[in-house]
Amino acid sequence: MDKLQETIWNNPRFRNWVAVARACQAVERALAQALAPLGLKTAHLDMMMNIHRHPGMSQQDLANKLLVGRSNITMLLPQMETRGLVRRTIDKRDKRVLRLELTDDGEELLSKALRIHFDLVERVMAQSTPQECDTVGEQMRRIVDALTEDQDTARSA
Amino acid sequence: MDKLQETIWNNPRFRNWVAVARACQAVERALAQALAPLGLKTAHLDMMMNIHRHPGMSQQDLANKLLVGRSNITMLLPQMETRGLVRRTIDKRDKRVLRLELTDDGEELLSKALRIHFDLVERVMAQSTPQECDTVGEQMRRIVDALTEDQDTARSA
DNA sequence: CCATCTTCGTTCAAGCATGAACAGAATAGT
DNA sequence: ACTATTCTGTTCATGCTTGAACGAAGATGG
Repeated sequence: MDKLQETIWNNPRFRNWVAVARACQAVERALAQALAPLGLKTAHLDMMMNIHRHPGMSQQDLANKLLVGRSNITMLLPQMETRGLVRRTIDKRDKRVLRLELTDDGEELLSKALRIHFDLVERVMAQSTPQECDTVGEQMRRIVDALTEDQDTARSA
Repeated sequence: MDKLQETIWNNPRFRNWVAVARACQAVERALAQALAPLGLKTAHLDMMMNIHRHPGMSQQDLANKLLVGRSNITMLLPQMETRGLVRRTIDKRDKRVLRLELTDDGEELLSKALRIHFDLVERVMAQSTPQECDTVGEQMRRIVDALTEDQDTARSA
């Protein structure tokens, strides 16, 4: 039994993935701290980034992109709407869906937040050569593809 | 202003880090689902993994390792103690600290959970060659080092 | 010995995330 | 036209996470 555990801890793939997870967590925490002065959480930034890149998307689309539940969006969006960062308008063709856009204030705040996020990522990625960095990106995209395929096949089964 | 955003989105380092974050999130979610049959959350597994590797550690040590607040440990540990997975004993030299160990049941459940975790990581890391995998691990460890250095200097300032 | 400061774990209130259950709108099949 | 099904966003109860405030135990320095 303990032999299994030793096998696992000594496995390079396992140790390396643990390192990835730890790095992610560390960066996430650093980002949360850096974003605090703007009154933003990382979840809000993720939402604004996606709305900026896909204006007019529905809340369902946003939930899928962020890999979170629909209710999560419902809980967070009204705050941002009240703050005047996001606008939600009912689609005339399909009265169920709400189309999402950033207001001008939202775009402006997003710019400031993106600058902070960008600087942090620059500092983090400066630990690697550009080539290493690209290789990592490709590996991670393959991983996401593999996992979402699994999810799809599981759903269709 | 929009020029800044385009600059950021087209920046390879930024895009690549976003991929890392997304992959982490996807794996975390997959692990949570795979662990559900055992009645474990990923947070519980992380705690058990650390207690297994560092028996006798204090709750403060555990919180530092996991990069979470001390109160988080206080909230979760009693559940696992009630379930008979963890044992907490008061240190005789310093009556403030609680020494943590896994019970036999805890070790056994950890083995099952680790097997699940291991299989998932195998599937994920199979997307990369062993060499790519090692390179990623080293990059991520450098990142963690860089960020924790920042944190330490900020604390001492 | 005593005052002060630090460290450890706990408590509490607040915010966030999740899944189940729900109402309304659209769609399909008959 | 009508029923059943599916899809959208919402509500609600539950659990996780966090930070501040706290009491107890040690360490420090006179």
